[in-house]
Amino acid sequence: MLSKKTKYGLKALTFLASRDRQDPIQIAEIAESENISQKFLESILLTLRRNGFLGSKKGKGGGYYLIKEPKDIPMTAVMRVLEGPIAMVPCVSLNFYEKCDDCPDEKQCSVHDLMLKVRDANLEVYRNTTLADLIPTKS
Amino acid sequence: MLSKKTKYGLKALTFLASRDRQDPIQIAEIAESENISQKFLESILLTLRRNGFLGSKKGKGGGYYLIKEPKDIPMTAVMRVLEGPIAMVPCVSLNFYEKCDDCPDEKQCSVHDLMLKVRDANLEVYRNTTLADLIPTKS
DNA sequence: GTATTTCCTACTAAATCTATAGGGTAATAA
DNA sequence: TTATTACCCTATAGATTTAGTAGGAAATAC
Repeated sequence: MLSKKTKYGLKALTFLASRDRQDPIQIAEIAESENISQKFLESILLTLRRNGFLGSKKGKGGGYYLIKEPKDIPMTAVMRVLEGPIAMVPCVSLNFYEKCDDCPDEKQCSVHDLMLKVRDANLEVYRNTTLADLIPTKS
Repeated sequence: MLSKKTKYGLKALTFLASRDRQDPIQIAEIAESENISQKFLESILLTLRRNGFLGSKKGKGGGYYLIKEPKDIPMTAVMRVLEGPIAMVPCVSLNFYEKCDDCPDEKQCSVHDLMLKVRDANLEVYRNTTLADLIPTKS
């Protein structure tokens, strides 16, 4: 399952990306528009800022804004920050590799092979999708 | 993350499939060979039997055995039973569809589109993989 | 200086996961 | 008949994750 955190984070990023002008947007505005608990969204935006996706400005007229162009933000990066590893088991993770403690030999592990295929399929999608692709067409 | 339940279930199925003869195998033997808690495995095998993957025989010489040929058991079926829906959000699930309560219009939802792509990529893998493909080559 | 808004830490309530423990029942082989 | 083994149920419990909530500090615009 996709966590709410990831879902809300994606929605917030898309909301910011769909803006023409890139002046700061308040948390409250995003929260209301996307039906997200404001406090929860606050923590999500914070991690997005800490990970280099967003900039922020305090005080009146402050808020959050995108640092990069939407087309330069691949989903691989976003998903790893919000949802964690893309692989479903640590033993096939590119960025978070870890040996399974119940597996004597992962080359002989049937689950390993299957999950490798799944990881690659997911990576393919995330690598070929940027934030720009998430912006819904106005119609 | 892949649950242990699914992981163990896949390992048990592969273990049974890799046997030449299809006489019943005891829970204890599978558990020991695959490093799985016996009681936990018991419940997993039970759900696999209830869902038509395994047959069982009680009493001495009893145990579990595959009902179908490994090549006739697609991963889509196994994953749905063990892990649940393949989709990461209910609103793109084929078999477990449900509307998101925070989404006014899912056609305009950026997450929806992305998760649709992810679901399709995963389905592609699971549909083209059967239990027979999981059996490790002896080498 | 005041109002606004982000920043940051800590806390919590509920759910889920991964078992463990223990019981008894039913079928089967020898 | 006896031993074996699956079947089926309940209860418990620790760990982790999820989805928030609360409240104050710090920066900024005016």
